[in-house]
Amino acid sequence: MIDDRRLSVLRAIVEDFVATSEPVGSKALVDRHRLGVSPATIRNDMSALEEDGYIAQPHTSAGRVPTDKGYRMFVDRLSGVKPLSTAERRAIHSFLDGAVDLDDVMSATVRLLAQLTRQVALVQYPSISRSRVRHVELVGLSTTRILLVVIAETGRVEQRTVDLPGPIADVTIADLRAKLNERVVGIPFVEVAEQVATLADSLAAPDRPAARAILATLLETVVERQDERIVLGGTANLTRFGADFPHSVQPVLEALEEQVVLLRLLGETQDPEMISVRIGAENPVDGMQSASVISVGYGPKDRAIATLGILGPTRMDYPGTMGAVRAVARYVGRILFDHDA
Amino acid sequence: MIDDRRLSVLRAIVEDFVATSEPVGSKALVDRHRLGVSPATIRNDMSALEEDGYIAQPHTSAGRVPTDKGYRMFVDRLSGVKPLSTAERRAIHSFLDGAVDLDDVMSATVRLLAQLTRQVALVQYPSISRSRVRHVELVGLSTTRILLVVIAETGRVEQRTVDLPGPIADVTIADLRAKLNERVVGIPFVEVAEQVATLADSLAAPDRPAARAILATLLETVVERQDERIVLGGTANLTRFGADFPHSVQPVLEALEEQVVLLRLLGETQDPEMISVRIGAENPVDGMQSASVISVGYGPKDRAIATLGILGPTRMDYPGTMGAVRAVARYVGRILFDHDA
DNA sequence: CTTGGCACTCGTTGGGATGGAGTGCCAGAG
DNA sequence: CTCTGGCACTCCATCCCAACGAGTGCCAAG
Repeated sequence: MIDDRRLSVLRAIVEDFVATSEPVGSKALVDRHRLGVSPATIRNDMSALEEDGYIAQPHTSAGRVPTDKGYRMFVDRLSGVKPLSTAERRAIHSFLDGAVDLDDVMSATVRLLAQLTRQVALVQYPSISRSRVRHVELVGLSTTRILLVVIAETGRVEQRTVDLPGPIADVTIADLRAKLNERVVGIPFVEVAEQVATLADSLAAPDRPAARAILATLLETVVERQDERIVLGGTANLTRFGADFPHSVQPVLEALEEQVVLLRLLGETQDPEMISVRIGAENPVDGMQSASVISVGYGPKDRAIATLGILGPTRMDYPGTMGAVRAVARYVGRILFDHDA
Repeated sequence: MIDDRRLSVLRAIVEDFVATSEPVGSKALVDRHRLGVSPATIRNDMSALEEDGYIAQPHTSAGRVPTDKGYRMFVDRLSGVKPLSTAERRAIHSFLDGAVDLDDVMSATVRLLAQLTRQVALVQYPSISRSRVRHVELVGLSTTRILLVVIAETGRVEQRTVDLPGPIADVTIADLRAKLNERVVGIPFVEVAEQVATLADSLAAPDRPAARAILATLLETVVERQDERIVLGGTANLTRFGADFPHSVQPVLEALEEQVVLLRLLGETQDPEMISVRIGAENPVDGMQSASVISVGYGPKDRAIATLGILGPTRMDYPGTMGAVRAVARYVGRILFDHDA
């Protein structure tokens, strides 16, 4: 049905259009690529490709432009993932090696991704619910208020104040802290609930309501709460592609300000070996018809506990960008876990 | 030298230009404002205002546009600070009252400011060095590694891992933690150094090197380190003003990605009663010649421990925006301190 | 000091005309 | 059956030019 040369033509069209941002015509194609046939032949192929929905022309008597379907075919069957240059590898190291804590790593990563891909970078903080407990701390602020600090193996810290139903003694706090840590340190957060279910009962009866309040807040912090946090960088890069967004970049920028949208764009956290590419209308967000998102999970070894990626116009350098995203994800995973654990 | 009517004319020019974004001519002025004189008279005044550098014309035979100096005069002498509408006050409450921790407050504030002013919002985290210690926590990760967690009265948490020169016992950690908190809780961070200077000596000799390493990291975290953190929001608003930035908004957006630039833009933290307005070239940052920054300090009572503000085109609604910035700063100060302390 | 009149400047807008890139189709060659 | 060169056609982009109009500066008179 769709033969080899046609696929080559499609690849050439995508490459040229990505490079020049102008609709590509049959003559320009044979000039820039050694296709070994005449423009007229190419025209027939283009006609067929258009018939099948891989390319389109903005108007009669203009060159062709890839459609979402065309890009999809390109990333699925026509291009690999381009490995990074040594300069780019060096950049990754120099950006990330100086980071002293999780916030540092996250913000360095987002800057790095933005600079490497020249697109908008999205980096999700390591999800708490997918990682393990490093430590839980209770700090008495007053007799009826406690500050609860939860530290994950990734170095992520969440804290919340708890208003107690009644006063609590310092020794009780210390006792609770000790028992709590004994049970939960090193276990995945998802198992915290079952581990602490009976904890309050092990205390003296008068202290149980306070303990229950604290434990309830702990579970809230870990599970129910947004837990998800995404940092964004390189939005300035979007403006370079103004022409690629028919309705201007403003609605896109606006959408990117909403955490919910960012979460939807990054999608479900998946296998670090799989690079997810969402092209144009494949994105589950309105107003992103001219944008593509490339994302990949990261974490210790091959377990993914969060996602990072980039967003750019559908007209982007997929092979190169995919390579950069994957390389950064791998390195961040190593920095956060292997190195530090 | 510069009489009353001329000032009225300047005010009218600024108001009209801000509203319409088009150079304003003498006829349009007398139509829209009841100045009681003829266009010809206005022309003479405009001529004088131009002579003095308050306004300029983009080209011969166009209307006048305020210069930086004109805006400066406008905010200094011609306009007050517009109080908020009740709807806006309600918005402040509904945005901020749900926040459960410092991160929540900061991100809600930045969204609120962006929405209220329809400009780019900048919010600096409460500076550690300007606030007080709530608690210091030490968590043993291994025999030679410790996680140091510093909690400020504002709820801000910083954490750092410390590599020790040699192994340390849990009881020593507990001892150090107790002594440390006894000395520093409740005091301003700037005084921490002197308070802990002799602390290591109070321990058994073998533990002193480890204690010194921990204390050194503590001081680093509190003082030397960036300490400063700024969140940014509403960048999409910049694109609405594309026409106000002669060289497009891209360099501006790029500049806003650098923390250092944001710090310079917000400037020294100042008295919460003073609203700082930096117009065009007054900004100490290259590429911001067409932008103005309105900022104000916030904190407990009238002590400022951080700054927040907005950035927009010089052609902005100064009175309204100043009102919004001040109102938000006051409310954030109250949320973080009065309410919670 | 203010005002109406007036000539002048100059950017903006709209209408054609032109050029060129690109296409589709077709007939002929391999 | 596929490829190729030729050819007519379409339509966007560009340029040019004229008309328009908003706005100015200047001046003489009130």
